[in-house]
Amino acid sequence: MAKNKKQKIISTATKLFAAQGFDNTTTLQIAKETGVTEPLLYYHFQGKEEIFTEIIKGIFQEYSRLLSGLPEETENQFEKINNLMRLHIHIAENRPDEGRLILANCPGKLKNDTHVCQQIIDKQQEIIAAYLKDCLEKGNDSGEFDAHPVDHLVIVLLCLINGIFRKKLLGKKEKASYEYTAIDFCHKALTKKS
Amino acid sequence: MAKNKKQKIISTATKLFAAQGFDNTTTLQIAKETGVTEPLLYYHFQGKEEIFTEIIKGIFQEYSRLLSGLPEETENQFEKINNLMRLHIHIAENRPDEGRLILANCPGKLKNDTHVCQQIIDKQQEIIAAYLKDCLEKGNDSGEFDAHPVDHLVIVLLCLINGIFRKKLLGKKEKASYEYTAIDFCHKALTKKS
Amino acid sequence: MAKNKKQKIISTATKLFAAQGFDNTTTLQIAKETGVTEPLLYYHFQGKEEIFTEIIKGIFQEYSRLLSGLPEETENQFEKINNLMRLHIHIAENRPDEGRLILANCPGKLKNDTHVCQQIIDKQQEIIAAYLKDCLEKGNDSGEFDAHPVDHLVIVLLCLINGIFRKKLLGKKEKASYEYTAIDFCHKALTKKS
Amino acid sequence: MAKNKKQKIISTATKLFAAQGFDNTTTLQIAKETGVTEPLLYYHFQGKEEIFTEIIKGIFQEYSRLLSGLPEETENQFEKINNLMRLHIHIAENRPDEGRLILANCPGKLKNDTHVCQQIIDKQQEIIAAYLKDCLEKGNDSGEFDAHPVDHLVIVLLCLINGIFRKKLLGKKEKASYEYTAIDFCHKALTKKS
DNA sequence: TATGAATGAGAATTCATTCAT
DNA sequence: AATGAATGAATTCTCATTCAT
Repeated sequence: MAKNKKQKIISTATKLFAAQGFDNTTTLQIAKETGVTEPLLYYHFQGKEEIFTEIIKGIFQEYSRLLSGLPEETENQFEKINNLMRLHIHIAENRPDEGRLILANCPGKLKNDTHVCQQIIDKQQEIIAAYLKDCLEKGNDSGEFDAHPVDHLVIVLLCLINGIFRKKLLGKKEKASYEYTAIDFCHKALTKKS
Repeated sequence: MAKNKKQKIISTATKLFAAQGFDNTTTLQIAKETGVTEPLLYYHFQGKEEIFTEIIKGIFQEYSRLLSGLPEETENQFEKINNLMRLHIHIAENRPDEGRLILANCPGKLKNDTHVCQQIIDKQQEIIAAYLKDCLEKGNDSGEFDAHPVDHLVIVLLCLINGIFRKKLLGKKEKASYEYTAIDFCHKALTKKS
Repeated sequence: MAKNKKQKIISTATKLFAAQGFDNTTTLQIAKETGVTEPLLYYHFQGKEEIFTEIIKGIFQEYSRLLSGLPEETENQFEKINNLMRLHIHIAENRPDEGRLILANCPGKLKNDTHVCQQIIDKQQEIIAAYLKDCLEKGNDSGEFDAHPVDHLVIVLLCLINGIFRKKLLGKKEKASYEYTAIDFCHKALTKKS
Repeated sequence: MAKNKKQKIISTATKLFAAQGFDNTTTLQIAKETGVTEPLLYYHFQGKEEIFTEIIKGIFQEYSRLLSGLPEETENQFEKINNLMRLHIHIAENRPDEGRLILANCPGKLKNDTHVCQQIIDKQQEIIAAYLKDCLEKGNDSGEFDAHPVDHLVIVLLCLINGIFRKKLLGKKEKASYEYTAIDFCHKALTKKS
């Protein structure tokens, strides 16, 4: 019953932080909506900030797990980029609360670079960047791509992935499936004109 | 001197909202940093929220002005898309405070769709979407592009532009000029393989 | 009316801190008893601790004033010691709140030596010690005293003065005038047996 | 092991109350530092206050034991006063925690006279007063002292003893041995000039 | 004996806002 | 146009204490 309540608190807080933002969510609200009293929050966590931090950590742990689950061997390099984009689309569709929580709160916490939030996001972006860089370099070498300025392209792809992720989470419900157009878009941009 | 002070307040508040977020900026801080007292804020504005609203309105007014200043007649359609992207790059570089203010606060205000912030952003996105749609359709018709699913592509381009805008404003100082790679990227993806 | 309220707060807080101790006095109590609201305390002071600090500073400012008002020229050295003792008796009788505030709170604040309270008390004790040392040395030289171990005697006198000060402030209402016996006691102990 | 733990709690609490004061010591801190959990405190004691009370009782029980161990028969009356003063010096040196606990907390608890703390201290002071009164009267009768106003002198000596006790426990580490100067000081003040 | 989990009652502090001038 | 003083309503957090086991 202990882990139970702690987990419930995390889950309630995630929903609230995602919907209202960290600053607009009160500890009282979290407690009430979880069905516990405020002091219990402080029994399980050091404070409001720690609840947030634990959520963030949990989210990125899961995210890392998914990333490392992507197939290492693929027919070609674009397949890997495809996989990465689909993974993000999948996350946006299946974990909207977690996604929104990040989008809604992390830029607001950007004032201090040392905030866990920023640190974790930075690390994550680096991992994806490395993943993309590897694809692009191999694809260039093999002649699959004619994508020369690798470092720049990595950032461009990152921007596109982030942009789509935001759109799916924050945008009006768009006529879906534009995401797959985005993948085609990349494919066309990257692969050699034959 | 009246307009003077009101303008000073707006300018200070913009900087603070951009750097710390709306919720983490106090009226006292705005007043002190402007060099006035709190009641004066209430003389010029109805309240904190109104200061924010006026800033947003100002930003989008200027933004609209810039948008409508884009050349209507260009050699080809991609030129127009190119112009749109460059405009956003330009804004990110020259109006960082305004840009950050939007990015840092608006998604957090997404709880109620009726918020001015959300409304204005939505309208703006629609305008750009229309702009892009027009380009793509004309480009498709003329054979410049072989980009068929216009509606989807509009969103993809929007996502990319937003993604780059964010990156420039919130990301670490990247080795610049990836933005131009992004433009090439689009060019390759949109125009016919010849 | 501003200084007015601030002064009232100080005076109420002094009474309460003296009677109940710092920790057992709430800001709400101070506010209510002063006839203002809690936030006003925070308008005039940085916090509860600062109220305390200002009180302490005020007390010792006044105390210093009294000390420096003691006559420099006296018939003999014991007269000066007499004056010092009488001054403390006088303070205990006329400024009971201030006295009790110090006695009741300062040792409790002794955990950190850097607390204003401790610093100020230390400085004050040094001043009196210097005063006494001067008396004793001069009295020894002139043959008025046969009080040889000056440094030790200074401490002994300090202890006695402090002890009497405490007794008067914290003790049951004793049959008064034992204080003057204390002065005689010192006189006998210090001056030469003739 | 039961008595064991209870004793450990008392000993930890004594140290904490002495160093930080009653109000600034939390039950959680006592529990943690003892190596037990909070509910165990409530198994052994009725509450935080009772822990304090038991400590106080223990201290004064020991103190009474020491007092009653003082030799009844001495060569002269000053010897007894000497013994009393040395006893306090000894306690201050060997039981600093207990001493500090009293000094740091009891005056703060002075708000209600009915507090155990105050009661016990009062009783104790009476016992010493009686002890001193007996000495002084006998010494006066025998011609050892020419100290006439016995009741007043009792208080004066009490003040001095208390003052020295405080100094030793709360003061900066002074060049020791001023305490023995204090004893001489009393001797000179009390005994007849010959 | 002993504990993990939970809470009621309050504490200090903050903040947008207003009033009197 | 401008301010010093003041406040209502919250907000985060603490702490002694208890319950169920």
